[in-house]
Amino acid sequence: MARQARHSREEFRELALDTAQAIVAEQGMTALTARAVAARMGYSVGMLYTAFDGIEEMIVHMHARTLDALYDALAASPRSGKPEADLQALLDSYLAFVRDRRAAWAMLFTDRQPDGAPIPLPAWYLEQIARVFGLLEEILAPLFAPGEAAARARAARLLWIALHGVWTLSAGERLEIVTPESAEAVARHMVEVFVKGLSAPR
Amino acid sequence: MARQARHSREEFRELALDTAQAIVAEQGMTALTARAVAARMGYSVGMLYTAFDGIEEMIVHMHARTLDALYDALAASPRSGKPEADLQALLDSYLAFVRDRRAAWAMLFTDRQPDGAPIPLPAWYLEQIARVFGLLEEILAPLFAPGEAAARARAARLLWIALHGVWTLSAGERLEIVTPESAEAVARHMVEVFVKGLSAPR
DNA sequence: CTCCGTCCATGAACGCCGTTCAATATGTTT
DNA sequence: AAACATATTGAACGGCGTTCATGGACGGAG
Repeated sequence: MARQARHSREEFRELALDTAQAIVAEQGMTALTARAVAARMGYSVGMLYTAFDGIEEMIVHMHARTLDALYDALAASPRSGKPEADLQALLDSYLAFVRDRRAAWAMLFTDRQPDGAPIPLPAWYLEQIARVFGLLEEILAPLFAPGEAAARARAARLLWIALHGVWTLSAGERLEIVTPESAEAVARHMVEVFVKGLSAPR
Repeated sequence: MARQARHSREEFRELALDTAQAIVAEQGMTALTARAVAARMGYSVGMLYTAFDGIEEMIVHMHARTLDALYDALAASPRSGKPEADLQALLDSYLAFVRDRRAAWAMLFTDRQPDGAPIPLPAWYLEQIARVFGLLEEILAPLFAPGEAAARARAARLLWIALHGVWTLSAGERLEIVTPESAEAVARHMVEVFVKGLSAPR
């Protein structure tokens, strides 16, 4: 009844995401343009718009892949039950992940359109993020009484935000403005102070 | 010997910065374009390139203005000598500042060109940042013995980095992904945990 | 008062970008 | 073979930062 597609819609999307990731890994995120992706895929630019609502939507799906890989890397981190040790191990996993996929990871936190009408993030995306926090919460659990789930969740998020400060400065090559220490050292120090702060009597 | 300029080079730069700030305050940072600034100034776009090396250089000078105003706001914050109280007061000043100049402040942490050849920040700009750290160090001083200047400096930077995590997420409108709390609440919580962590016995 | 040299100022042009959509190519069905 | 349906194209649009040949207005010389 009609012409046959070279790739199904789903195949096309996956191919586009593969291609986009390759471009980002090789040439950085500023090289990621609709035309570049299309050309490398061997399609015309117009096709991208039949598979995605726009470049922003495509990027959200790239983020999804990054978050999936991040979750897997973090979940594989060893556990001893001691918060301080487990946090440091988690940190090592995180740092290794960031080192390997620096550009993709940096994209997660780099807005292309910081203004205007911000695309509402899909529920499944928020779910992925929550899952990563879950790991942190588990590790922090021994520091809290069973009834303190809310405080635990709050602490996990707070620590994550603090570490996010390290990551962003490091990614933007601005950390050296603030401190001569390495991102790793700062992150470890951050966890130390945090665990002490959370363990302190109230 | 030659035609008279409507504005001196320095006047022109100041006028451009005023205009750029007005645009950002009224329409957000995505509305800040060379053409928009030139049109609103009553000049053509080409003139901007006689006064600035490019839009990025102009933005660094906008940052400088923001940092100056920030320093003034923070320096005026009241002091009691008690670190926790003074930090919270400093935070309140910071938060008030951010509320008033949200768009300009968000620009500080929003890279336009996160890749490519990152413009080396001028020394005077780094100096402005260091000055803000100085304020934090002063406030943290009571938590440290006189001989612990290095630890104090390290702690000040660590706290600043942690708060930077809050700022950047908030600026990118991503904080709500992490937590339902306001940036203000998170920042306060951050300071609390930090002061406890720094005060804890070693 | 005229003319000229100087320099301010312009804005079209370039090569990008994201996005759209009429036109076309190519396969399937009749 | 003809008709059809749709996958795919790529020129076009408006906007971006940036450049630079051109024009025009002023100060001074004759």
